[in-house]
Amino acid sequence: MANDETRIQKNRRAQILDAGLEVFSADGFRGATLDGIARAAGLSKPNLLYYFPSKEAIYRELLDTLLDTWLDPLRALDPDGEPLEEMLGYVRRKLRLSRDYPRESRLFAGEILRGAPLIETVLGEELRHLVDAHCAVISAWMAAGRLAPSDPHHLIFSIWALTQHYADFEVQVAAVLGPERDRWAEAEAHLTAHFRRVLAAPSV
Amino acid sequence: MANDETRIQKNRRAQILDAGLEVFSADGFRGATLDGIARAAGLSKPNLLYYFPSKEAIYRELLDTLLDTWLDPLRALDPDGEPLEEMLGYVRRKLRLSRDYPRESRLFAGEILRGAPLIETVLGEELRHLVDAHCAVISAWMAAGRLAPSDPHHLIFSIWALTQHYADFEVQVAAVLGPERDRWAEAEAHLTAHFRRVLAAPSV
DNA sequence: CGTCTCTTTTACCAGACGGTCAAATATTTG
DNA sequence: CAAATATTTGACCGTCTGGTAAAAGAGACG
Repeated sequence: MANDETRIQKNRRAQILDAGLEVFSADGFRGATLDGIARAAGLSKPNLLYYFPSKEAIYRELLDTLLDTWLDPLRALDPDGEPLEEMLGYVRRKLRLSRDYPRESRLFAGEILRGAPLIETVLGEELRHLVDAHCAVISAWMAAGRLAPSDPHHLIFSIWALTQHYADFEVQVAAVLGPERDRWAEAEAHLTAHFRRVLAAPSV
Repeated sequence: MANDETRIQKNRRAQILDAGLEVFSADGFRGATLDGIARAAGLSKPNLLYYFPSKEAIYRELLDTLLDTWLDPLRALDPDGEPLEEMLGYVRRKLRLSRDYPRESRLFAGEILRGAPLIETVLGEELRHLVDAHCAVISAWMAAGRLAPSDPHHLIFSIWALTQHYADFEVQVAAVLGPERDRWAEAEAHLTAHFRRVLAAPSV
């Protein structure tokens, strides 16, 4: 029932969300304009507002769906796996997320930079609980001597910071490395070796 | 001659730059308004424009002075010092810069996030040469077996990413850690241990 | 005191921006 | 086909914003 219409609407909405992601990630919420998003989506501004009630509504929907996919790599941590490989796998998945979805990464970074006015509660509730849960797993691994001991929270921060850096600060990385080098391949090799050294249990 | 007037002007200009830093770092260039900066500076908007020709002029001056102080810790690397302590000292200086000047850190991060439209050339020239020079020093240390071998460029990226993360993503760090924990003290301890493990040469 | 310069304010402008409205045009449905 | 509905558009509005013009203070100096 009314499925054809729904499909048309879904297409348009997806089209608008993609345009919004493009513009919001490049210019930030305040820097982005409805005209710019409409142009990127190939629609007129009033037409765009026929599908979304406001500029903020587009932004909010982008943020909401983003948060889910953004935390997937962390959720994929397997408490029953081999600790070192699990952690290195997490690093690799997170880095590839930055490589394949740099717009999402920058959108998120911009929101946090501005003080996360729209997702403060999400950070303090959902994110915090999720991180705490996985920190418990990591702590257990460390206590069992299967990972080098350190503060699990700050360990996770270091993974976030290092992987997102390559997306969020891409122009800086590119400027310093020059155009010839393969940033992402080098990053994956470097981060793998880096975290292997940080995480590997001292003995055995 | 005319030094009194100059002193008054310098005070006003400093006042405006501080207000600009406050507002620009919180809202980004496009999000900041002249009225907001004027209010933060305790001046009227036309009075503000008596000292600076435009909004962009304030932003540019902030960026220029920022870049200098931001690279000071790197310049302080001593090629004749003890490698591990030199690198750990760099990490500590950089982290304290993030702690003591979070507004500057966020201003810079925002500019890079938006593609660094105003400082692209600086990144590709000055910054790149400075980094290359210090990478040569680090490479020499590694070749001499005094530091664990890795890619010096990515090693520097990792220091930047980890230290700036605590300033640029402060709301996220605070939300995850909760209000009681001393973020900065923990960060310094964690990063010191972290990089000691990454950098320490394997044998003796 | 009067003049000259430096500083500050009041009033204002032109353009951009988020959003609305009513009419026009497709599209579906009976 | 016609009626009903969904979609698109052009014209428009109030507000915000960067910036300007001109005149009113405020000291400095003779």
